[in-house]
Amino acid sequence: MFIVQQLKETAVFALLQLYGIQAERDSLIVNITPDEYEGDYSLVTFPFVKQVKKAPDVIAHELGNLLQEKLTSISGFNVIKGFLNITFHDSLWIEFLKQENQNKLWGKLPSSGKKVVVEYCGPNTNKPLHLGHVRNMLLGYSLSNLLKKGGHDVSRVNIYNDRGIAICKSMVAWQRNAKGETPESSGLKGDHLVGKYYVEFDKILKRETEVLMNGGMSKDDAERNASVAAEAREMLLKWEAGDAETIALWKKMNNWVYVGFEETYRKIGVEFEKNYYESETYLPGKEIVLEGLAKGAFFKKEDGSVWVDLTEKGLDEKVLLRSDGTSVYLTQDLGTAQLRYDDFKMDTSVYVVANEQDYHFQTLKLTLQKLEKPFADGIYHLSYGMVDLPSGKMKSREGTVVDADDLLDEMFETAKKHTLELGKIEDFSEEEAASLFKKIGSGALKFFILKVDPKKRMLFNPEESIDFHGQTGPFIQYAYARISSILRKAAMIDFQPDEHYSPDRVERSLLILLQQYPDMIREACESYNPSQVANYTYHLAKSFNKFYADHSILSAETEAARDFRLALAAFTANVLFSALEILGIEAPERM
RNA sequence: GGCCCCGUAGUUCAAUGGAUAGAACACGAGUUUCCUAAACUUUAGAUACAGGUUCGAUUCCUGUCGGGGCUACCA
Repeated sequence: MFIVQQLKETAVFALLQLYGIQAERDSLIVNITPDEYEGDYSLVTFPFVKQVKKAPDVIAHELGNLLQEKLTSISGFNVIKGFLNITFHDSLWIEFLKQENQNKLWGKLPSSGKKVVVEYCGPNTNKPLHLGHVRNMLLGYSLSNLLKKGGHDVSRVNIYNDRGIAICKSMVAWQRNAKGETPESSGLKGDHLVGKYYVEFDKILKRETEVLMNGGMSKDDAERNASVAAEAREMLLKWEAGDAETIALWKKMNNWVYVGFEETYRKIGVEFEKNYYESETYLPGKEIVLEGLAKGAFFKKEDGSVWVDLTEKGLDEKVLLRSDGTSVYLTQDLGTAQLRYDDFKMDTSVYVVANEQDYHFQTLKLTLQKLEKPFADGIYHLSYGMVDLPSGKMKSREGTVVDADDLLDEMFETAKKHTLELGKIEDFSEEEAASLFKKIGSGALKFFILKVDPKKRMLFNPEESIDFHGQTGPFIQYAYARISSILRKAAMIDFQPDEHYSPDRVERSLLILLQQYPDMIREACESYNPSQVANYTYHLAKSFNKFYADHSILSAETEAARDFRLALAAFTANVLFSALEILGIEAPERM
């Protein structure tokens, strides 16, 4: 039962009958009536003024009369300027509540038959995950849940940038200075250990550069001629040549990193169905380039390098294979895209990648279209804004990177502190308590990040800890815990909303919000935007808190009121749970 | 230089071209014999600037100013 849809359909009919206007159902503007006005939903009539040649309020009255005649569920309407405010009968709302309050699948859209693959995270293997990856992971994970809720068949995949000069730097520095240090011997997480040597490489390079510069060399020349830099380049060549010793070291260090990453994924609560590795996709990528060259989609320059010409599309010429025949970033992505299509035959590929790569993804899509690949048109780049610090962009060299593991641990600690201060869980076992701290701490972090429109840059201030009050994850979790507490106490009551109950303003707004849930899911899906889910969830929790403060539930004035409110609370809990689940936030029964 | 994105209260975020631009934090004032006060109520506070389109502009267009990104045979 989609009340708004039905209203719009009837309005389309009414417009045709009254004025002969052919309106598209989805072009009609129907909003939830603001609290200051009487009504449930408002239809905006300004857009018809021109065609009808009548005043907006006259149109509103005429429409209102006909709508009420056609739709018996409408109990009345009022008109303010061009706004037709419509009220539905109590019985419609009671019936709605009765039907859906126990429906855990409320909001789940029918199957679309579409296969979607969401690629996210995409880390380099030379250093640990940081705040940027956190935003990426939370977006990728919640978007996947959202698309599932929207009826799509979704798979999550990761792509490891496991080769190239960066990992070689860590390898060289480790060889030089680590004295065989391992995650076991050092007690460091594998990704942190490898990251430590990535930083170490920079230090060595700096020292060597200074020595050369003191000898009279320019900075650029000194950086190029430093022996440690030469070693890294040599290491890369050896890797590409398949040198056994190099490959063994590379595998060893990368494996340390993977073990470390897995731990972080578990901690933050994300998962992947399949991993791709650029070391395995760059060769298929090369083949695709050669195939394109043979088909005439690409061209070769005198020096032997291969290019794609995208100037017709307003872009540039982009290199696909260097003159020495080695591949570049784009080459690998062509290969990865092909492998992924072979694996999943998806209709849509979502790439969750920061907006600094907007240009790259335009290039990737256009290049695949030029090759007439069947999966080219289905590429969607979820381009999200970078996370900035008050000092600006995070820079690993300046040590301003916010580490993902540290951040999560801090969140858990803060949650612990707040929770213990409130003293509501003294009967919890140690495990139960620890699990709750994680739920609340990560809930706060996840909501903080996911409430922001993905497209926009966002600011994170490590000096000010993330809030647990107000517009936050714990606020929503708390609303859920309160409802759970009531429902535990009401376990013996078989509540069913009574037909004759008349919900007041506050109860009505909560019902209207609950009714809106599937529409919100559809819109959020269409715009690939989990922040809409986050903001909706906050409004729902807020709306419930208002209701909770204004009304007694268990000791309501009448049995009818009690049963209605219990059903309303249960329905709210179900939707909060479902929406939080999309965001990857756990809903605690107590907190 | 060229191309792309962004400028909303002190701060962090909202607002498919629609009603008096919403919240939260911080600041001020309140609410606990009663279902969990991580809550509720309440005061004050913002669309960078200048034009244009529109019945109506934070939203669309143009320009100015300010911030960020891309523009590698790096990934």
